[in-house]
Amino acid sequence: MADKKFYITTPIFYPNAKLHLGHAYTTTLSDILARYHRLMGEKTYFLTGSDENTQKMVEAARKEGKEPLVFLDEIVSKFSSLFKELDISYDQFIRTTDQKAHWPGAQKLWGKLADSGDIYKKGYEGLYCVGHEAFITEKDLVDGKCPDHGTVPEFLKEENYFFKLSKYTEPIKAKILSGELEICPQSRRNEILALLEEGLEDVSFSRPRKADWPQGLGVPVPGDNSQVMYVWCDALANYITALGYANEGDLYKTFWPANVQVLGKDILRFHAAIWPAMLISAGVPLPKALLVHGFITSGGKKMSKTLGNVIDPEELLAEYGTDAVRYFLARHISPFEDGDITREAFKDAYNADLANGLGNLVARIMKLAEDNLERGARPEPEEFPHEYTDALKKFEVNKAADVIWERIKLLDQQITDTAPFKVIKTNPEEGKELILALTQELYGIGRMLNPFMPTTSKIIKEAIVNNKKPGNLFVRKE
RNA sequence: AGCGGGGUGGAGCAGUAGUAGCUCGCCAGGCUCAUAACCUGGAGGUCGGGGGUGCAAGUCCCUCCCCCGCAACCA
Repeated sequence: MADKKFYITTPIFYPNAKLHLGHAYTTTLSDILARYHRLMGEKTYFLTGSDENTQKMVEAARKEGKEPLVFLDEIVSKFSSLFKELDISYDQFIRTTDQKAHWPGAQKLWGKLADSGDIYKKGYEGLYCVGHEAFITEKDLVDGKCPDHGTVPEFLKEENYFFKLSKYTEPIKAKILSGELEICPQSRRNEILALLEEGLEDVSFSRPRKADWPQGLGVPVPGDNSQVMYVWCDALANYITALGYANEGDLYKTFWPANVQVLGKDILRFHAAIWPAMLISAGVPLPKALLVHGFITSGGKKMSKTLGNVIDPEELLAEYGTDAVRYFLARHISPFEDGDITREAFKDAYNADLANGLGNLVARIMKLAEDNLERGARPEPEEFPHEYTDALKKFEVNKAADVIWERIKLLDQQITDTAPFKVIKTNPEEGKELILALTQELYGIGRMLNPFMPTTSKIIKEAIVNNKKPGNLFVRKE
């Protein structure tokens, strides 16, 4: 058990705008799993990062009249401040412009693919949409413009390197069917199998280096400086380059293959098709599991600026605090399907579950303890309930949280049923025993809360040990 | 056109054949340790429509309607 390892990754995020609630969800979900495995004594490594070699970032920067690399640093520092506010315990933040940490590994991976005969050069001409960073077909155009971006595409003639993805349709299918590559939930697994049934097409793997790109942006294709890697070999590679794939050092040897790679449903295809194909081609083991979550909607609709239903994570954090936001994301959003959030629903959950539920329970038990016990309890560590650990093993963080809140309800009932506040007046010894038992149960809740609400967990456990009622944990909101 | 997800008491959800559950809200009672909290009880659903299979169907089959998403280089 002690030498078990756990490697978990989030996707790397696009730095062309600040992060939204969806990113906060991916990251919080991953963090809960990472903290859980640390709690279980496993050697854990948690990677997140940013996907920086993108045209969109360059455009976003120029729109604001900023130097791309300066703009990039600003945005990425906002990423880390959001992660800090969410109490994300990542071990490493990989940036794909990092020429020491990322580039050598990406280039090594490219080399392996080339060695396997899976990289070839092909001319391509067509209409290129800058917004898509891709070629689009004439029939997609509306009034000669890209319907998504409203811009006129340019006619481009390029030579690119391609990756023989088509070759890997069957091998990937076999890995998924054998369970070597697990895809959670089942519905996503089915989806990707259906896609594989249709067969995969080769994908373009490079772009000619743009004259206006700043130095330091874009990983050069080995042996051809006129080309930079396109997103696949660049971005997806981060999961291994961050561990030092370039020289296959200790970190890499210890942690790869990943135990779980967390991602949103929009990038399933890339992670379940292109990424495994690259790894097979390079002779690198596949991640054990992909955890594919849904989107967060608001009022049943995809959040969008035009609908005006966007809820910013910063806004919730400012009003309710870190652990409350983590709580909502963990318990009220499913790790497998789309989840919904509204300000109203958040407030209701906050009041019911945190203020009236957890917060009030801590207050009533700790008041009894502080007033009647001579000293704090010294609870012995005990096993976690199976329903809790089983749920977390299956990535069902919401179910695991349910287990905690079932206990909270039970404890509230227990206080009413055993009435220690009454017993203490007539039979002090028995009253104290009842109260001590309550603090021990509460301590168990504190321990289970650790992955979900790290600060709250700590406050509760310390309160019990020190026999001191803490201030209100969650103030009721009207 | 296709693919995927979904339509269950006021709201949000669980429930893949055998007396319809949970949370929030609402009503009544209890308690007084607690953050006007907590506990108990109650009202409220012909489980989107129609047809079928079964002794028995939210639960299986067919069909129709409605909502949401995806549709390969877009977190």
